Amino acid sequence: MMEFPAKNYDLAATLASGQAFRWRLIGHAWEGVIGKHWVRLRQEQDRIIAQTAGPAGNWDWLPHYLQLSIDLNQIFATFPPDEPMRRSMQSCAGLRLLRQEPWECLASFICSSTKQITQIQQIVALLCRRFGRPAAVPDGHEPVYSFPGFRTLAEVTERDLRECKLGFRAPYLLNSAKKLRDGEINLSALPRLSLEEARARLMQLPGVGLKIADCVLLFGFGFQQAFPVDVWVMRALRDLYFAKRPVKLPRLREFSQTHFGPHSGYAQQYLFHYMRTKGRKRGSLNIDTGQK
DNA sequence: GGCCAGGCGCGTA
DNA sequence: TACGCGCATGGC
Repeated sequence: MMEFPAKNYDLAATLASGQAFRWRLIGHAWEGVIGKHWVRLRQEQDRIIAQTAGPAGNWDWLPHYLQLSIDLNQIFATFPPDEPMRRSMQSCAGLRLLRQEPWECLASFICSSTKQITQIQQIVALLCRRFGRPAAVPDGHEPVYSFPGFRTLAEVTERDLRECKLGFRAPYLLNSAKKLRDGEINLSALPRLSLEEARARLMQLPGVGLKIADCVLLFGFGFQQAFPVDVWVMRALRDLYFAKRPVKLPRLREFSQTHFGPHSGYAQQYLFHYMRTKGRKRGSLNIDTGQK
């Protein structure tokens, strides 16, 4: 058990905002797996209480994953002072970008194309149950598994992956895992590259286009100006900045690169969350809480 | 029951 | 360069 100060942090919005797919709300606590650690998180005012079942080591992995030391106000100060951003920030103040393990993030988003978030959660759960390693859990808790590494997945068959509901994405994930295993792409080299170079590397992987590459760059590597544009963000830009005119995707991408400043990826996540939750009652988000 | 989902790759003009 | 289409599967 460990406590971390967490001012201006909305744990629920952060874990349920479609960045990561392994979190479930059980009662008032969020349960998930970070690396090899099963962990239960609970927020109480300005702190987050964390519990593991096995040895937690020095705990450094948790504040890093949750990005606890980020000063949100400094980031907000760089956002354009317009009405859409104001409304988005108001809808989920305290939403953070996580810092996920790059391969897990990449593999999860390869599974994400034309899938709803609940289905991505199911696919990821199946992959972990079938190919991951068991993590230490409390007595009597159902078993939980780590996310399988690319060396493990490179050895499975397309059929194995289709049984995990990957559908046409199965060969994408399999062949991406093989390319990493064979050293054709080295994820650990990406942080030293520019955004454009790192993006180009990722897009050499099958099933990874501009959108998925930007998700990985933002959620797995922390490139602050990666700006993934999916259908929700496209709607946000069209509705909020272009008066619902039928603006084409390349024009929206160009706008996103110039309008939102040095932390545009953060702005993107606020717009995404705002579009997906507005009009819904608070607490009725069976869309992405992971609740069964 | 039809539309849509945190898209991508490929063929065609 | 710019469309248009097929691809699996399941939520709503």
